[in-house]
Amino acid sequence: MKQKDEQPGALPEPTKSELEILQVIWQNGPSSVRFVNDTLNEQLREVNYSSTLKLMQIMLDKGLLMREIDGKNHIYRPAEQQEITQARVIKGLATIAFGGSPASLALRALGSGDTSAEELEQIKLLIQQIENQQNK
Amino acid sequence: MKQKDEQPGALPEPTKSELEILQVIWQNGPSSVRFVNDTLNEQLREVNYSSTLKLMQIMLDKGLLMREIDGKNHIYRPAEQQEITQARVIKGLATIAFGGSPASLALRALGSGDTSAEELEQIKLLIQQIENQQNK
DNA sequence: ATATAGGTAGGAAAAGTTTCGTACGAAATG
DNA sequence: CATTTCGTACGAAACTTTTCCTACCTATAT
Repeated sequence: MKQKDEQPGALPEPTKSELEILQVIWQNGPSSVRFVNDTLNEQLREVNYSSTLKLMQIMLDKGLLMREIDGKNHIYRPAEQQEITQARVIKGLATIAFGGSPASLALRALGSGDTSAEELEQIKLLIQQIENQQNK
Repeated sequence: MKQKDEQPGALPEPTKSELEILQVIWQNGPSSVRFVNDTLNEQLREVNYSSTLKLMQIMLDKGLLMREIDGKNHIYRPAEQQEITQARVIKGLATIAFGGSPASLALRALGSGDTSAEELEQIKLLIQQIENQQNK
């Protein structure tokens, strides 16, 4: 029987609301709470300022974000590279819903959405790279 | 500002524990609670029988599962095709963490895991199909 | 018939996540 | 210098998700 225990140093998997916040920061670079909140309201859904603030403080606490003081504002940035966090989230989802296989997750993602020609090119390129790695 | 309101007929997005249960049923076909619980304990993590039972009853309630009575056991099956559910989950994740693009999610999924040669072939095939669609 | 094993049902507690009211401080405005 | 504005801090409430206890039913074995 397998157990679920994360290793000590690792950051936790962000919750959904936390991912929304990270997404804004990934897209726009280090940001103030005000900016994150405004962006969420424009792009995703209605959220109260103090909810966003609270969440970002929690994320700071968890180690998902870091911040620096700029005058009276605080500027937050991810503690970890976007790619790393995204990979961890994908791995988690693959584990619980795709038989542990990120590849079959990818397959479904491609099959379900409308994927543009450029995106297809990018993916073909990546596949090339992986194949080169494997044939070494 | 965008709002989050699901359309009336649609099923809700399964929670994490619910996905674990669906995964077992997807992999093994319609199953009893006992079987699902045993499989979870073997393959994923320790769960109490009555927790699994409760969750499956909730899922029945939400419309995620259907069941039929077989003697004293109840046999549960998904109310919806695996592909549909998975696509909905992916769309949700793409929205909150991949700028709304399932393709960039796919890209990350491929880049992060160890993808086998066969899986790459499958994906290349799918890409072919999509490209054919687009060039029509 | 009684005990035991194995199943469902359901309530309630526990844990996790999200929302928001309120206090308070500092800067800008009148 | 008083007032308004805009920021952080933080506790508590609300909501969601997960866990588990207990009751109860039925088939099986002693």
